[in-house]
Amino acid sequence: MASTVLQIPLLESPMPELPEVEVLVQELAPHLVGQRIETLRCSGLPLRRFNGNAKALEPLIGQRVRTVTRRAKTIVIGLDRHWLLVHLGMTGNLSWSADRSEADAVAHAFTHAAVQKEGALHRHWQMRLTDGLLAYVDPRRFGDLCLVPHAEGLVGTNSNGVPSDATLGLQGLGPEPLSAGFSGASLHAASRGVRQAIKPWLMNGRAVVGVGNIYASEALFRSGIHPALAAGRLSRPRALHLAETLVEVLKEAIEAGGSTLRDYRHADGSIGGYQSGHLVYGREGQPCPACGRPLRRIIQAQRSTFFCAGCQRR
DNA sequence: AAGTGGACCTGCTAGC
DNA sequence: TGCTAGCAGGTCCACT
Repeated sequence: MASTVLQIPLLESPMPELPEVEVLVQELAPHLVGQRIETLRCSGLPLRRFNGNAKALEPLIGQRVRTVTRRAKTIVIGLDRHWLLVHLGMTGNLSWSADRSEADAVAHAFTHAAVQKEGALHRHWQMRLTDGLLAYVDPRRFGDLCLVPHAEGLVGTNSNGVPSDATLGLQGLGPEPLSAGFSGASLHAASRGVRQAIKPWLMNGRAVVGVGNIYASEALFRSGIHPALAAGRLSRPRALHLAETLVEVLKEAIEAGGSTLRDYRHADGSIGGYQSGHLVYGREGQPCPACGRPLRRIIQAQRSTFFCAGCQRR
């Protein structure tokens, strides 16, 4: 029997930043919506806040999946009576196996000894749905899982089926970069009075969500903005340019992430993705693609930043 | 209040 | 060959 297996290729893939999460949601949604959770298992190892105890997830049994969406990098699975929030952290990965016999075999192999034997180490929870198995694998356990009950009498979603941030306990997040709520004007307004360097500021999620270490470096390079520029000194024209560039970089990555998943589904072993499209990230010492000067790496807020001292100005 | 830096975690790699 | 140290990074939280 042919099986359908969806997942972001583990470890070889780019970090699960917003584009990877977006692609995963798009791919998972049609498979999960309408299915009922039948059983679930946990490894017993804690994630960031989830204690690893399957008991905490037992209320989910019997509930049907209504929606699969995301807010920033958090995957939001809408069920009959709960929201299930899944964060992939750095190395998290959600996979869907639609082959029932394969799903049963994997479920059987979930005990720790068997997991090691089957090479499926780091599988922290899994749910058997009507027609397959949803599994979460995360070697570094930076990811998380959270169950939020629907508020009394409130299924609470907007027209896209996305609940409010307050409903999900995700207050304080900025606008989605690919939404109408984000623009050069909003970015410029948010940056007023900020003394923090623009690169870590972009990553803090208040002016815009979903910009991780990789895309922050890439967008600043393409915008010609020095990563150490104080955010509050960003001129309005440069803010407009940066916002456009951020959207461009993320859209390109979503497109590339999609092709990565399709490659993976064909199981041909090829892993492309946006990684090959990085102009500066991970390229310390290599020539700048624009001017040829060696690219530099500095540490900002304990994170590597890659940039060109010739092309990027304060 | 804003900003900084430590902690979490483990696979991988460079260096000895 | 085998060991150790350092690095990677999203998010939370304590501290300055």
